Amino acid sequence: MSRSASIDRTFAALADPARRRVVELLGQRPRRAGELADAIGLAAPAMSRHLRLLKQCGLIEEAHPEFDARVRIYSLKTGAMADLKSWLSRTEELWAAQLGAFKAHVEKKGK
Amino acid sequence: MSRSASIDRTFAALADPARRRVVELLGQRPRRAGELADAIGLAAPAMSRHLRLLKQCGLIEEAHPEFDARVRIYSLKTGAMADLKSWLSRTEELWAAQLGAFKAHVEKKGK
DNA sequence: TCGATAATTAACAAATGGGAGAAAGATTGC
DNA sequence: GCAATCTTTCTCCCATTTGTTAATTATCGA
Repeated sequence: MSRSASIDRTFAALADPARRRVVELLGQRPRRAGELADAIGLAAPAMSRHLRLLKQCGLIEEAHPEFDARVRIYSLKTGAMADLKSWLSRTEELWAAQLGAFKAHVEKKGK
Repeated sequence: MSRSASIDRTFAALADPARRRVVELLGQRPRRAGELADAIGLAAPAMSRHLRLLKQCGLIEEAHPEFDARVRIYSLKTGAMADLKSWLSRTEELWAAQLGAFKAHVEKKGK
């Protein structure tokens, strides 16, 4: 059972360009760790740490393919960005509502 | 005219809990710098830097009130999170589409 | 003009994060 | 068994970030 990662960690994960690129690449299709390292131009150890971080915050998941147990296949986790989108939308909507109220207030005062 | 800040900087800005809290507070109403510092429990200089960062990436804007030119009033910038939401949605939707394609592929093969 | 107030910038220490290479773990194929 | 392959963990280094205090700038009010 995957604990829903803190929104903190998820934002931090996506704050790094290399990790966002990984997410974009995994959006196209699942890929092996080495493939991602090559694509982004990072050494394997660096990529490994990025992948661990992305996994920890629930953005991606790891699978061992049956044909070769050495490789790890990473894929995007569906719905992993729901929390972020929800936070962004809530904040933005609240502000829009307040803006409306503020404008009404100003107009009332201005009369 | 405000240059659209890189999505990089915006994600990084929201990766910090204190800055996200600022954004939440500003979602309720515009506030003074000192008010934000008190609310979050940070010294003024620290808050000042957070606000500069948020301003640089286009999430908030600064205003000098006419009644006292010493204070700075910060408020949320409407539509500032559109880029982020768009990136999240695009990535997620692309992945959903690929998932569908993959499932179809597997079923075809499995026949 | 002078002291108080609001906020920012400067300077510095501590913590964090990201990269590389070396080494280790696990697995494959001969 | 053994070399080759795929990936991760360990260790070290450098750059950035974050918070604090002290100093600075600007403005208000008496």
